[in-house]
Amino acid sequence: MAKTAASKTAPSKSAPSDLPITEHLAYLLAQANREISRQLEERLRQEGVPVEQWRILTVLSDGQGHSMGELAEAVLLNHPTLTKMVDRMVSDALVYRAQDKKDRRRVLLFLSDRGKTLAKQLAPLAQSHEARIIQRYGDKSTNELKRLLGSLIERAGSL
Amino acid sequence: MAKTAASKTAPSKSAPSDLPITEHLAYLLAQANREISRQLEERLRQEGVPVEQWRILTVLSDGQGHSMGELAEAVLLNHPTLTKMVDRMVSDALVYRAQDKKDRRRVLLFLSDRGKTLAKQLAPLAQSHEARIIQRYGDKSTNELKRLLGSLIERAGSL
DNA sequence: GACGAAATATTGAATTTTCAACTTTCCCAT
DNA sequence: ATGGGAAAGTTGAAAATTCAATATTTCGTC
Repeated sequence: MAKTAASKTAPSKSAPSDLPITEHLAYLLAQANREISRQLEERLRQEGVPVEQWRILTVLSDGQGHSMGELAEAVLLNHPTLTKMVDRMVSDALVYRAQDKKDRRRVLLFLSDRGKTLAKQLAPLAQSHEARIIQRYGDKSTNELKRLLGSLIERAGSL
Repeated sequence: MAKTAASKTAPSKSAPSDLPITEHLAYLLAQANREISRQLEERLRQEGVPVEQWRILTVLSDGQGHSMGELAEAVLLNHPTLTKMVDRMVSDALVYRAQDKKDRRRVLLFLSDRGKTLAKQLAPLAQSHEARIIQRYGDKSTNELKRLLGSLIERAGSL
Protein backbone atom coordinates (compact mmCIF):
# COMPACT_ATOMS: atom_id res chain seq x y z
CA MET A 1 0.00 0.00 0.00
CA ALA A 2 1.07 3.55 0.38
CA LYS A 3 1.89 3.61 -3.28
CA THR A 4 2.11 7.34 -3.30
CA ALA A 5 4.14 7.65 -0.16
CA ALA A 6 6.82 5.20 -1.01
CA SER A 7 10.03 5.77 0.78
CA LYS A 8 12.11 8.44 -0.79
CA THR A 9 14.69 9.58 1.63
CA ALA A 10 14.87 9.01 5.30
CA PRO A 11 12.26 11.38 6.69
CA SER A 12 14.00 13.12 9.51
CA LYS A 13 11.29 15.04 11.23
CA SER A 14 8.92 16.91 8.94
CA ALA A 15 6.84 15.29 6.26
CA PRO A 16 8.39 15.08 2.81
CA SER A 17 5.27 16.68 1.40
CA ASP A 18 6.34 20.08 2.61
CA LEU A 19 6.22 21.61 -0.80
CA PRO A 20 7.54 25.15 -0.70
CA ILE A 21 4.71 27.58 -1.00
CA THR A 22 6.02 28.95 -4.28
CA GLU A 23 5.32 25.58 -5.86
CA HIS A 24 1.63 25.62 -5.10
CA LEU A 25 -0.61 26.49 -8.00
CA ALA A 26 -2.88 28.40 -5.64
CA TYR A 27 0.04 30.56 -4.58
CA LEU A 28 1.38 31.13 -8.08
CA LEU A 29 -2.04 32.23 -9.23
CA ALA A 30 -2.41 34.60 -6.31
CA GLN A 31 0.99 36.09 -6.91
CA ALA A 32 0.58 36.49 -10.65
CA ASN A 33 -2.86 37.96 -10.15
CA ARG A 34 -1.51 40.39 -7.61
CA GLU A 35 1.26 41.61 -9.87
CA ILE A 36 -0.86 42.03 -12.94
CA SER A 37 -3.76 43.59 -11.08
CA ARG A 38 -1.42 46.02 -9.45
CA GLN A 39 -0.13 47.14 -12.79
CA LEU A 40 -3.56 47.49 -14.30
CA GLU A 41 -4.71 49.34 -11.22
CA GLU A 42 -1.88 51.77 -11.69
CA ARG A 43 -3.03 52.52 -15.21
CA LEU A 44 -6.60 52.93 -14.18
CA ARG A 45 -5.70 55.18 -11.30
CA GLN A 46 -5.05 57.76 -13.96
CA GLU A 47 -8.81 57.99 -14.25
CA GLY A 48 -9.45 57.25 -10.60
CA VAL A 49 -11.21 53.97 -11.29
CA PRO A 50 -10.70 50.80 -9.26
CA VAL A 51 -10.18 47.57 -11.17
CA GLU A 52 -13.58 46.24 -10.09
CA GLN A 53 -15.33 49.24 -11.55
CA TRP A 54 -13.44 48.82 -14.77
CA ARG A 55 -14.79 45.29 -14.92
CA ILE A 56 -18.31 46.45 -14.31
CA LEU A 57 -18.08 49.18 -16.90
CA THR A 58 -16.60 46.78 -19.42
CA VAL A 59 -19.24 44.12 -18.92
CA LEU A 60 -21.99 46.70 -19.21
CA SER A 61 -20.46 48.07 -22.39
CA ASP A 62 -22.44 45.61 -24.46
CA GLY A 63 -25.38 47.93 -23.96
CA GLN A 64 -27.51 45.22 -22.46
CA GLY A 65 -28.99 45.50 -19.04
CA HIS A 66 -27.39 43.02 -16.68
CA SER A 67 -28.89 41.81 -13.45
CA MET A 68 -26.99 42.13 -10.22
CA GLY A 69 -26.60 38.40 -9.99
CA GLU A 70 -25.19 38.11 -13.48
CA LEU A 71 -22.84 40.94 -12.85
CA ALA A 72 -21.68 39.65 -9.51
CA GLU A 73 -20.64 36.45 -11.20
CA ALA A 74 -19.07 38.21 -14.15
CA VAL A 75 -17.06 40.72 -12.19
CA LEU A 76 -16.00 38.32 -9.45
CA LEU A 77 -17.70 40.09 -6.56
CA ASN A 78 -20.22 38.69 -4.14
CA HIS A 79 -23.65 40.17 -3.99
CA PRO A 80 -23.48 42.55 -1.07
CA THR A 81 -20.12 43.86 -2.21
CA LEU A 82 -21.46 44.49 -5.67
CA THR A 83 -24.55 46.20 -4.31
CA LYS A 84 -22.43 48.68 -2.42
CA MET A 85 -20.01 49.25 -5.25
CA VAL A 86 -22.92 49.91 -7.57
CA ASP A 87 -24.31 52.32 -4.99
CA ARG A 88 -21.10 54.29 -5.29
CA MET A 89 -21.19 54.17 -9.06
CA VAL A 90 -24.77 55.38 -9.05
CA SER A 91 -23.68 58.27 -6.85
CA ASP A 92 -21.02 59.04 -9.41
CA ALA A 93 -23.64 58.83 -12.14
CA LEU A 94 -21.82 56.12 -14.02
CA VAL A 95 -24.62 53.56 -14.01
CA TYR A 96 -28.28 53.37 -13.19
CA ARG A 97 -30.68 50.70 -12.03
CA ALA A 98 -33.97 49.70 -13.56
CA GLN A 99 -36.42 47.09 -12.49
CA ASP A 100 -36.74 44.12 -14.78
CA LYS A 101 -40.26 44.15 -16.21
CA LYS A 102 -40.29 40.41 -16.70
CA ASP A 103 -39.18 39.50 -13.22
CA ARG A 104 -39.70 42.19 -10.69
CA ARG A 105 -37.29 40.71 -8.24
CA ARG A 106 -34.46 41.50 -10.57
CA VAL A 107 -32.66 44.76 -10.99
CA LEU A 108 -31.04 45.56 -14.29
CA LEU A 109 -27.99 47.73 -14.50
CA PHE A 110 -27.15 50.04 -17.39
CA LEU A 111 -24.39 52.46 -18.25
CA SER A 112 -25.28 56.14 -18.14
CA ASP A 113 -23.89 58.45 -20.79
CA ARG A 114 -21.16 59.39 -18.41
CA GLY A 115 -20.46 55.72 -17.80
CA LYS A 116 -20.25 55.06 -21.52
CA THR A 117 -17.79 57.86 -21.97
CA LEU A 118 -15.65 56.63 -19.14
CA ALA A 119 -15.76 53.06 -20.41
CA LYS A 120 -14.48 54.30 -23.76
CA GLN A 121 -11.64 56.13 -22.10
CA LEU A 122 -10.70 53.09 -20.07
CA ALA A 123 -10.68 50.54 -22.85
CA PRO A 124 -7.47 51.80 -24.46
CA LEU A 125 -5.75 51.94 -21.09
CA ALA A 126 -6.51 48.31 -20.40
CA GLN A 127 -5.65 47.49 -23.95
CA SER A 128 -2.24 49.06 -23.71
CA HIS A 129 -1.58 47.22 -20.49
CA GLU A 130 -2.34 44.00 -22.27
CA ALA A 131 -0.19 45.07 -25.18
CA ARG A 132 2.74 45.73 -22.95
CA ILE A 133 2.52 42.34 -21.37
CA ILE A 134 2.46 40.72 -24.76
CA GLN A 135 5.36 42.84 -25.88
CA ARG A 136 7.54 41.97 -22.91
CA TYR A 137 6.38 38.49 -22.11
CA GLY A 138 5.88 37.31 -25.63
CA ASP A 139 2.94 36.63 -27.86
CA LYS A 140 3.42 32.90 -27.64
CA SER A 141 3.68 32.63 -23.89
CA THR A 142 0.86 35.04 -23.27
CA ASN A 143 -1.53 33.23 -25.52
CA GLU A 144 -0.57 29.87 -24.14
CA LEU A 145 -1.06 31.17 -20.62
CA LYS A 146 -4.45 32.55 -21.50
CA ARG A 147 -5.45 29.30 -23.09
CA LEU A 148 -4.46 27.29 -20.05
CA LEU A 149 -6.18 29.68 -17.68
CA GLY A 150 -9.31 29.54 -19.76
CA SER A 151 -9.47 25.80 -19.67
CA LEU A 152 -8.66 25.68 -15.98
CA ILE A 153 -11.54 28.02 -15.30
CA GLU A 154 -13.79 26.00 -17.52
CA ARG A 155 -13.22 22.92 -15.43
CA ALA A 156 -12.97 24.71 -12.14
CA GLY A 157 -16.49 23.77 -11.23
CA SER A 158 -15.65 20.09 -11.32
CA LEU A 159 -12.33 20.43 -9.60
CA MET B 1 -30.26 54.39 -35.26
CA ALA B 2 -30.63 53.89 -31.62
CA LYS B 3 -26.90 53.91 -31.36
CA THR B 4 -26.26 56.79 -29.10
CA ALA B 5 -22.54 56.78 -29.43
CA ALA B 6 -21.79 55.64 -32.93
CA SER B 7 -20.16 58.91 -33.70
CA LYS B 8 -17.05 57.54 -35.26
CA THR B 9 -16.50 54.91 -37.86
CA ALA B 10 -19.24 53.07 -39.59
CA PRO B 11 -18.11 49.43 -39.44
CA SER B 12 -20.56 47.50 -37.37
CA LYS B 13 -17.68 45.38 -36.26
CA SER B 14 -16.76 46.14 -32.70
CA ALA B 15 -14.34 48.94 -32.07
CA PRO B 16 -10.67 47.96 -32.20
CA SER B 17 -10.24 48.17 -28.49
CA ASP B 18 -13.39 46.41 -27.43
CA LEU B 19 -11.85 43.19 -26.31
CA PRO B 20 -14.36 41.21 -24.28
CA ILE B 21 -13.33 41.19 -20.69
CA THR B 22 -12.89 37.45 -20.68
CA GLU B 23 -10.02 37.86 -23.12
CA HIS B 24 -7.97 40.03 -20.81
CA LEU B 25 -5.11 38.31 -19.08
CA ALA B 26 -5.78 40.38 -15.98
CA TYR B 27 -9.33 39.08 -15.88
CA LEU B 28 -8.43 35.46 -16.54
CA LEU B 29 -5.90 35.57 -13.75
CA ALA B 30 -8.38 37.09 -11.35
CA GLN B 31 -11.00 34.52 -12.21
CA ALA B 32 -8.69 31.53 -11.99
CA ASN B 33 -7.27 32.81 -8.75
CA ARG B 34 -10.72 33.27 -7.34
CA GLU B 35 -11.83 29.76 -8.20
CA ILE B 36 -8.74 28.04 -6.92
CA SER B 37 -8.53 30.15 -3.78
CA ARG B 38 -12.12 29.46 -3.04
CA GLN B 39 -11.53 25.74 -3.22
CA LEU B 40 -8.46 25.88 -1.07
CA GLU B 41 -10.27 28.08 1.40
CA GLU B 42 -12.98 25.48 1.63
CA ARG B 43 -10.44 22.84 2.55
CA LEU B 44 -8.79 25.04 5.10
CA ARG B 45 -12.06 26.03 6.66
CA GLN B 46 -12.04 22.54 8.08
CA GLU B 47 -9.40 23.86 10.47
CA GLY B 48 -10.79 27.36 10.59
CA VAL B 49 -7.80 28.92 8.92
CA PRO B 50 -7.98 31.65 6.27
CA VAL B 51 -5.80 31.21 3.20
CA GLU B 52 -3.57 34.09 4.22
CA GLN B 53 -2.78 32.44 7.53
CA TRP B 54 -1.98 29.20 5.76
CA ARG B 55 0.53 31.15 3.69
CA ILE B 56 2.10 32.68 6.75
CA LEU B 57 2.30 29.36 8.57
CA THR B 58 3.80 27.69 5.53
CA VAL B 59 6.44 30.33 5.00
CA LEU B 60 7.40 30.23 8.66
CA SER B 61 7.63 26.46 8.55
CA ASP B 62 11.26 26.66 7.55
CA GLY B 63 11.98 27.38 11.19
CA GLN B 64 13.71 30.63 10.41
CA GLY B 65 12.56 33.89 11.82
CA HIS B 66 11.14 36.12 9.12
CA SER B 67 10.79 39.85 9.33
CA MET B 68 7.44 41.48 8.78
CA GLY B 69 8.65 43.04 5.57
CA GLU B 70 9.87 39.76 4.18
CA LEU B 71 6.67 38.08 5.13
CA ALA B 72 4.47 40.78 3.72
CA GLU B 73 6.13 40.30 0.38
CA ALA B 74 6.02 36.52 0.60
CA VAL B 75 2.41 36.20 1.62
CA LEU B 76 1.11 38.93 -0.67
CA LEU B 77 -0.20 41.25 2.00
CA ASN B 78 0.71 44.84 2.59
CA HIS B 79 2.34 45.84 5.81
CA PRO B 80 -0.52 47.14 7.90
CA THR B 81 -2.72 44.24 6.90
CA LEU B 82 -0.03 41.78 7.86
CA THR B 83 0.57 43.50 11.19
CA LYS B 84 -3.05 43.09 12.11
CA MET B 85 -3.30 39.54 10.90
CA VAL B 86 -0.23 38.66 12.91
CA ASP B 87 -1.82 40.33 15.92
CA ARG B 88 -4.69 37.88 15.58
CA MET B 89 -2.36 34.95 15.19
CA VAL B 90 -0.43 35.99 18.27
CA SER B 91 -3.71 36.10 20.17
CA ASP B 92 -4.35 32.59 18.96
CA ALA B 93 -0.86 31.62 20.08
CA LEU B 94 0.17 30.43 16.63
CA VAL B 95 3.18 32.72 16.23
CA TYR B 96 5.26 35.04 18.30
CA ARG B 97 7.37 38.10 17.67
CA ALA B 98 10.94 38.74 18.66
CA GLN B 99 13.11 41.72 18.08
CA ASP B 100 15.96 41.22 15.66
CA LYS B 101 19.20 41.61 17.61
CA LYS B 102 21.12 42.71 14.57
CA ASP B 103 18.71 45.37 13.48
CA ARG B 104 16.43 46.54 16.20
CA ARG B 105 13.99 48.10 13.80
CA ARG B 106 13.06 44.66 12.60
CA VAL B 107 10.65 42.24 14.14
CA LEU B 108 11.16 38.56 13.54
CA LEU B 109 8.27 36.17 13.46
CA PHE B 110 8.40 32.55 14.55
CA LEU B 111 5.99 29.65 14.79
CA SER B 112 4.96 28.62 18.28
CA ASP B 113 4.57 24.93 19.07
CA ARG B 114 0.91 25.27 18.46
CA GLY B 115 1.65 26.97 15.15
CA LYS B 116 3.98 24.17 14.13
CA THR B 117 1.35 21.59 14.90
CA LEU B 118 -1.25 23.44 12.93
CA ALA B 119 1.11 23.92 10.00
CA LYS B 120 1.69 20.20 9.91
CA GLN B 121 -2.03 19.55 9.87
CA LEU B 122 -2.55 22.02 7.09
CA ALA B 123 0.16 20.84 4.74
CA PRO B 124 -1.63 17.65 3.70
CA LEU B 125 -4.85 19.55 3.14
CA ALA B 126 -3.18 21.93 0.74
CA GLN B 127 -1.32 19.03 -0.77
CA SER B 128 -4.49 17.13 -1.49
CA HIS B 129 -6.04 20.18 -3.04
CA GLU B 130 -3.09 20.40 -5.37
CA ALA B 131 -3.31 16.69 -6.05
CA ARG B 132 -6.94 16.95 -7.01
CA ILE B 133 -6.25 19.73 -9.46
CA ILE B 134 -3.52 17.67 -11.05
CA GLN B 135 -5.78 14.67 -11.16
CA ARG B 136 -8.62 16.48 -12.86
CA TYR B 137 -6.78 19.04 -14.88
CA GLY B 138 -3.86 16.92 -15.91
CA ASP B 139 -0.27 16.67 -14.95
CA LYS B 140 0.89 18.14 -18.18
CA SER B 141 -1.37 21.16 -18.19
CA THR B 142 -0.84 21.90 -14.54
CA ASN B 143 2.90 21.87 -14.80
CA GLU B 144 2.88 23.93 -17.94
CA LEU B 145 0.59 26.43 -16.27
CA LYS B 146 2.84 26.63 -13.25
CA ARG B 147 5.86 27.12 -15.42
CA LEU B 148 4.25 29.96 -17.34
CA LEU B 149 3.01 31.63 -14.18
CA GLY B 150 6.44 31.35 -12.65
CA SER B 151 8.12 33.02 -15.55
CA LEU B 152 5.43 35.69 -15.76
CA ILE B 153 6.00 36.51 -12.13
CA GLU B 154 9.71 36.55 -12.62
CA ARG B 155 9.42 39.24 -15.23
CA ALA B 156 6.55 41.04 -13.65
CA GLY B 157 8.81 43.68 -12.24
CA SER B 158 9.89 44.75 -15.68
CA LEU B 159 6.47 44.55 -17.24
C1' DG C 1 30.77 61.51 16.14
C1' DA C 2 26.33 64.05 14.64
C1' DC C 3 22.76 65.09 11.58
C1' DG C 4 19.36 64.36 8.20
C1' DA C 5 17.47 60.85 5.18
C1' DA C 6 15.88 56.19 4.60
C1' DA C 7 14.13 51.81 6.36
C1' DT C 8 11.09 49.04 9.50
C1' DA C 9 7.05 48.33 11.82
C1' DT C 10 2.85 49.89 14.05
C1' DT C 11 -1.35 52.73 14.99
C1' DG C 12 -5.84 55.08 14.28
C1' DA C 13 -9.27 56.71 11.27
C1' DA C 14 -11.77 55.93 7.21
C1' DT C 15 -13.15 52.92 3.77
C1' DT C 16 -14.48 48.43 2.12
C1' DT C 17 -15.87 43.76 2.50
C1' DT C 18 -18.29 40.10 4.63
C1' DC C 19 -21.86 37.65 7.20
C1' DA C 20 -26.43 36.99 8.59
C1' DA C 21 -30.93 38.51 8.47
C1' DC C 22 -34.59 40.59 5.90
C1' DT C 23 -37.99 41.99 1.99
C1' DT C 24 -40.06 41.26 -2.18
C1' DT C 25 -41.35 38.52 -5.95
C1' DC C 26 -41.74 34.27 -8.37
C1' DC C 27 -42.48 29.24 -8.86
C1' DC C 28 -45.23 25.33 -8.31
C1' DA C 29 -47.39 21.45 -6.15
C1' DT C 30 -51.33 20.89 -3.78
C1' DA D 1 -56.13 29.84 -6.07
C1' DT D 2 -52.86 29.51 -2.45
C1' DG D 3 -49.38 28.55 0.73
C1' DG D 4 -44.63 27.04 1.30
C1' DG D 5 -40.32 27.43 -0.39
C1' DA D 6 -36.76 29.24 -3.56
C1' DA D 7 -34.57 33.16 -5.88
C1' DA D 8 -32.96 38.11 -6.24
C1' DG D 9 -31.44 41.91 -4.08
C1' DT D 10 -30.57 44.94 -0.19
C1' DT D 11 -29.38 46.31 4.57
C1' DG D 12 -26.94 46.86 9.04
C1' DA D 13 -23.61 45.33 12.14
C1' DA D 14 -19.14 43.28 12.51
C1' DA D 15 -14.67 42.30 10.66
C1' DA D 16 -10.94 43.20 7.68
C1' DT D 17 -8.29 46.23 4.73
C1' DT D 18 -6.25 50.44 3.39
C1' DC D 19 -4.33 55.11 3.75
C1' DA D 20 -1.89 58.49 6.09
C1' DA D 21 0.64 59.63 9.90
C1' DT D 22 3.71 58.15 13.66
C1' DA D 23 7.68 56.16 16.39
C1' DT D 24 12.12 53.97 16.39
C1' DT D 25 16.42 52.51 14.55
C1' DT D 26 19.95 52.45 11.05
C1' DC D 27 22.85 54.32 7.39
C1' DG D 28 25.69 57.54 4.91
C1' DT D 29 28.14 61.67 4.82
C1' DC D 30 30.35 65.45 6.38
